[in-house]
Amino acid sequence: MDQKTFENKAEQLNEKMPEYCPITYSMSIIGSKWKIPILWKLILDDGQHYNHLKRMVGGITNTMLTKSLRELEDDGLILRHSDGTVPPSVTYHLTDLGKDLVYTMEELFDWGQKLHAAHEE
Amino acid sequence: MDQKTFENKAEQLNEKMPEYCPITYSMSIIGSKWKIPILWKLILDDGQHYNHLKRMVGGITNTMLTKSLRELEDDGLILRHSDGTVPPSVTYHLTDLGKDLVYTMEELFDWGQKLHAAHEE
DNA sequence: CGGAATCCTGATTGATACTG
DNA sequence: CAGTATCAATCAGGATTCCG
Repeated sequence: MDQKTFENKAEQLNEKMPEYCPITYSMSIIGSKWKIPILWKLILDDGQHYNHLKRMVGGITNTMLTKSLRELEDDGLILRHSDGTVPPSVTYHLTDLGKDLVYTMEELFDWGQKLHAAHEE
Repeated sequence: MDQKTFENKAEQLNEKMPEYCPITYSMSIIGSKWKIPILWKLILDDGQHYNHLKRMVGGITNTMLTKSLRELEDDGLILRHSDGTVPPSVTYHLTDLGKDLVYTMEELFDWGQKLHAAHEE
């Protein structure tokens, strides 16, 4: 990226900046330990069941999975669908807002890879 | 975003996925409380002095500013320049890797704004 | 001016056991 | 199957003080 492009982008963002910082706001929503792993698994395979999701994410406890799913639901990134059967069957689905995150993740992916390559040298 | 675009992006990213997750990796670098605020101020005005940066960020303690700056330096996002004078004069500058973050921040910005608007309803 | 050293607290996360 | 309920540990971050 040349210096001009960098400065233009910085200025563009700064002009649009509200009182709250949208960047920090995003981080507060997806920044806790398990949010990205959960959302990523839902991006790859939407509509998963609780226990399947738990196996896919790997290493997460019930406490944290439940807590994270509730927060994601409250923030409007996923929807919880339960049919009322016994034994229960619950699936989790991305909302449009949740799916939009794939753009952000793409940038985080590319930058992370670049950084990782730099750190390997 | 239509469903096709979403699925294509997901598949593209999944195919490129290494053993480590670059998304999670990025988050581990910029996810702690003060990283984004510090980097943002440097994006707006590169080459700031320690105390000026402290005032610009606002609310940060010496402990956390120093710690964050050291980590950003170790991770290759900023450079610390000190002339050897007394009293000391130290400035912090973004590296190219640090400047590249402006793309990621742009996405976090846009998504955060969208989310905030949705939460206001 | 640009920090370092120490101590301390509260929030985040984890472990374990249990349930409709 | 899809969670809840406690309790324990950890750890990031903050407060305070001091220094070359």
